[in-house]
Formats: sequence, structure tokens, C-alpha cells
Amino acid sequence: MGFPTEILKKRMDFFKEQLRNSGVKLTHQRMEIFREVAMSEEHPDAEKIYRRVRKRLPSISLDTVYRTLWSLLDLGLISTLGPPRKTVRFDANMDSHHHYVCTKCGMTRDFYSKKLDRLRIRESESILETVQRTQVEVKGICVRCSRKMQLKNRFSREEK
Amino acid sequence: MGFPTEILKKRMDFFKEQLRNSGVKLTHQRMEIFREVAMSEEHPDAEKIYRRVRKRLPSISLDTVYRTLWSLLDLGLISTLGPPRKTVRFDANMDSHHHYVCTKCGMTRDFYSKKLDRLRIRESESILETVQRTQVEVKGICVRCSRKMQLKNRFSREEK
DNA sequence: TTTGGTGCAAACCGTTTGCATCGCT
DNA sequence: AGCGATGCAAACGGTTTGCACCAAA
Repeated sequence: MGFPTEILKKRMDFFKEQLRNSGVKLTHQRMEIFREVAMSEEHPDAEKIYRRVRKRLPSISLDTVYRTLWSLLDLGLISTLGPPRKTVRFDANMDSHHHYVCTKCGMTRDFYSKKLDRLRIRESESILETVQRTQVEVKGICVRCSRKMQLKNRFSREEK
Repeated sequence: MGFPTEILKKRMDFFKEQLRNSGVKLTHQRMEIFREVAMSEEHPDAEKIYRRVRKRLPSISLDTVYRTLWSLLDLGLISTLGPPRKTVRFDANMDSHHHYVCTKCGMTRDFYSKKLDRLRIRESESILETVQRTQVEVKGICVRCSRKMQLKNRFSREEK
């Protein structure tokens, strides 16, 4: 195995370009951290990325990894899995349903759709042994966060 | 507003039955904690559940809330949002893709589907202001966890 | 009465922050 | 030289655990 070279190259080029455009410095650390995420198949967490990057940059620290990942997120170069949450959230609705999710604040609301319930995905490629359920996540920015961001933008425009 | 009475009743009845069947004691605390999750529209976290339950049971402690929630999860009475994770996980694949997710260990793998990409959900009921993307999560038990559980079951059978 | 359930406090661990230093541009 | 980026260590906050007490069957 090994990660497809062209895809990795494409991602690295985009990464460099985005950093340049946004005035964020291109450092070793950022480069290696992004490379690690970009060539991973398994959506690693910060600790795992840290351990791997440290093989090439032994003096890097975990908090640089965190800071870098959050910047990359702001720049739209990576995303996080699921809603952003530092807390586990619970759901007592065991009927088949789907979710609207705000990627900013994590707000989540159920919705129902007979059509979506009928979704059947092709065989799970022997990754999952048994499938429990198939759920659609519609991700976006909720009304409240949207308003907040507009306000913020207005202020920062006025500051200039 | 207010939560539909029939649905809540149905959930409470199922809850009591499941506790009875599994030999887990039905205590005030468990009752109030489950009720709180069952009648919530917003997928609260442990802290929020704790604050609400405390209004009725002022002496309850946060760790009882946690312990209860994990038991309810084991009993299949509630679920958690997204893969169970104590760490944030990152994804540098910004192309449209979907996920296989193991609900036990959180293992997540990408898959692609032109057909699913074409999914268009009906208007988001003014909950989301703007939709960024629609992603399908196929949830189940991965091969590795499945094997582990089989082993465990075999042992516990032998213990008797 | 017995045993699982609960409350308390302390431990744990992932993540964040303040600050002094480093090293690109 | 200047200033953003980094490393270190300490703080933070959500979650878990050990233990003694309590209460339901």
C-alpha cells in the first residue's frame, strides 16, 4: 500500500498556495503536520499526528500540533469529524432519523425522511462486519451562528 | 411547545421494561436522567442533563449522571452523537465523500458514491442558514471490534 | 440482609494558555 | 530587526475511578 502520490501532491500544493494567500507562514512544522493528515487514511487525532511528526521533527511539541490543526481548520484545509464538541452528546431517539448539524456550534436537530431511510449502501467492503444504521448528516451553519458571524464581520469592517 | 406526551410515554415504558429485563435496578436517578434525555430535542451533554435533573433531585451527582448514561448506552436505550470519541479527529479529504463508522471504537473510513453525492435534502426548515455539505454515515461494528466481542462472549460463557 | 447504586473527592487525560525564546522574511 | 511561530510548563475542564455509605429487592 502507500498513499497515492498524485493526490498527496495535489493537497500539498493547495496547502502551500492557501498559506501564501492568507499570509500564514509556511514552516517545517506546519508542513509536516499537514502532510501527516493529508496522507492518512484513518482520520487521526492530535496525539497520533504528534507521535508521527515527531519522528521527523523530534523537538516539536504537542501544542504546536493543536495550534496548527486549528489554523488549518480556519483556513478550510482540513475538517473535523462530526460536530465540533468537547462533550459527548446523547440521543434517546432510537427511531430512524437524520441530523442537521451546525459545524460552528455543534447544534444538532433531528429530521425524518422515509426516502432517506430507504437508502441502501453497497456492501461495506468488509470494513464493517454488521451495519446498524445509515444516517444522513446535513452540515451547515445554523441561523444563530450565521447572525453572529455577520455581526462580527460588520465590526471588523468598521475597525479599519 | 412541549414534548409530545405519547412519544415520551412510549419511551419511558420501553425504558422500564428494558431495565426489568436486564436486571438493572430502577432508581429515581435513572428514571429522571432517562426522562431528561428522552424529552429533549437538542441532544444535551452530561452537564446539561445534570443541571436539569438536579432541579428535581438536588442531591444527585454528576458522576451518577455519567454512569447512568453509559449504562443506558450499553442497554441500547440511547445513543451518542457521532463516533464515540474523547479526542477530536481530523480529515484532510475535502472532496465530497462519506463515512463508514464503527460505533464501538470510532474507526472511520471514507468511501465515495456519485449517487449519494447527488442527494438533495428538502429545505432545511430554517434551522440551517446555509448548507455546506451532505454526508452519509454508515454506522456499524467493524471487523476488529466484532472479533473482540465474540472472544469476550466466549469467555463469559465459559465462566459460568 | 445483601448487593448493586450513589455521592464525594481525587485522579486522569485531552486540550488550551501565558510567556519567554526562536528564527523566518 | 521585527514579529509571528514555537516550546515549555502550568492551567483548565470534561470524564473516570476508588471508596465508604445508602437503599431497594
